[in-house]
Amino acid sequence: MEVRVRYAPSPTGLQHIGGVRTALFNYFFAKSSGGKFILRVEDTDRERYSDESLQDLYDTLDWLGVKWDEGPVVGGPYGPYIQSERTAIYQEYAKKLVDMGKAYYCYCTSERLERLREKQIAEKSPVQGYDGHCRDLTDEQRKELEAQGFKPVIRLKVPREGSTTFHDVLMGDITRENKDVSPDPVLLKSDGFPTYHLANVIDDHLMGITHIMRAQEWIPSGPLHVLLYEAFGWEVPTYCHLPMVMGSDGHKLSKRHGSTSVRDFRAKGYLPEALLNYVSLVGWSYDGEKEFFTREELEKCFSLEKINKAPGVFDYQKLDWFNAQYIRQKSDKELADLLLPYLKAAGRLDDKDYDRLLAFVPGVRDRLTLLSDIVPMTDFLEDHGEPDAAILIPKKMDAASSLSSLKAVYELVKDDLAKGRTDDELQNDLCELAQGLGIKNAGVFNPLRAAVTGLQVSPPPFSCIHLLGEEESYRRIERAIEVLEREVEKNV
RNA sequence: GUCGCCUUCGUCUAGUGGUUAGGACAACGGGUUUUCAUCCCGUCAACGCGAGUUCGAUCCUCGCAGGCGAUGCCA
Repeated sequence: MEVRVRYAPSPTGLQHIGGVRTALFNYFFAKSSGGKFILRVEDTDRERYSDESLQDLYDTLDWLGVKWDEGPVVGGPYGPYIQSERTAIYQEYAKKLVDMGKAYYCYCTSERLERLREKQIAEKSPVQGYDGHCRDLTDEQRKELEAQGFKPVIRLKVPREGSTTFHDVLMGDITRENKDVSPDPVLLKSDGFPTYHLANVIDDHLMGITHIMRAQEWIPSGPLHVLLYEAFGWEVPTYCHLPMVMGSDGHKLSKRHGSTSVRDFRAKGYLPEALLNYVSLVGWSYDGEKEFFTREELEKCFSLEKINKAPGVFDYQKLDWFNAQYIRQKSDKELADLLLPYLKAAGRLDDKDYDRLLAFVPGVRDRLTLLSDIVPMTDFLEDHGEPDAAILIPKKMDAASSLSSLKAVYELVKDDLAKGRTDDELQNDLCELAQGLGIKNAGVFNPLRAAVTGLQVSPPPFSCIHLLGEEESYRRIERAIEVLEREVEKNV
């Protein structure tokens, strides 16, 4: 039988790490077993729904390179794939359940429910939840309530005896006494929309879903869903509850732990391949040794058996490490393309500066963790005026020796660049110069760095010259030479 | 409260009835180096606790503790 799995998010907020992990595991499982990955939008909560969230869902999956075989936009044989377009289906099935005596209309107001809840908490009642007030209403009572204008919901009649068991690929059999299953949960809300439980079960059945992979927070509603499948007389799919993703304090990952939305990560300059790689490794492993995986590899080697049962803490530092690793794998051009938008946004560069950026990239590649790190690394582009003599003079050198070093360096750099020498050749020449002058390499490189950038910490000086342009660089070097000359005179 | 799930270095994890319990991130130390990084080398560091089964348990069983989750006209 063909594997059919789905990712069924609710567009009530930005896509976050936990959701993406679930999406990825579903997607990889589908691909690795030659099945189908279905996207379904569970927008039944009209209060919290937003168009922005829906767009964010599409953007996120696109960015990660995850393509759905069936779902919104692409369509498919079991559409529509957006639940708000399927309300008639849910209403029909809910009605069917009522007709079969497996569900009933409930007219309780939310005020009564609220009071009930407060009372149960105050009395520390062992049973919590709906008390079945409307479970056995007669037709007359119902008619009267309707006449009074009460809008009913439909509740599932959960058996009060017996127990329900479902099988989970990871967890094994999970059994729950029916009396402990959520008491008579609402299936159809008074606004005519289904609740998650109803819509989810109906759609998974109608769409031929074979495996339900979702976070472990859903385990408690497993028996409820099974009860629903049984009420309809449908086959129960295979369950696989995924370990949760936690923050460093052991609680469910949330904003207070740092960024959680993919949009944030993306804006900061995380690469999709890094995020995808790292996220795939929380709750899953291949052999404990290999840890670099492309999306294509995961599409082949992902397997349910290697999913971990225990919840995992999301490690921001390790994500950073992965990101740095992936940045280093980029070619000059790829990286320049990725970096340019950040520089443009910061007002540092323009499209016309692309070639200079390209020449700058090799000098910063190993220094980047996030793409956005490029901005502080180009601080030197802004001219901060005449540099202090102090930063032009390396340790264990004085103004005079720094001056002669910088002068010699200047001549050499100008000469080499005019001849079109590479950075490597330039570097060799400068090292030889240092030897000739009888000083350490720092004695030639640091005055140059300080002269060009006005800073003591910067990317390699040649890279900076490339980005700054020779004309501006030489202007700054000449200015620095003047500063040192004055300093020497002062000391005489 | 009730019900359920989980438990190997700080973190992600591998692993087995007999192993020096392996890898990665982090941390720490050293080396290379023109700053900052990178890179290289090394160090530290784990089987939650208590019984039982067994010649032998990290691994099997039971109990306990701790953690997390659910208990909504949210998903």
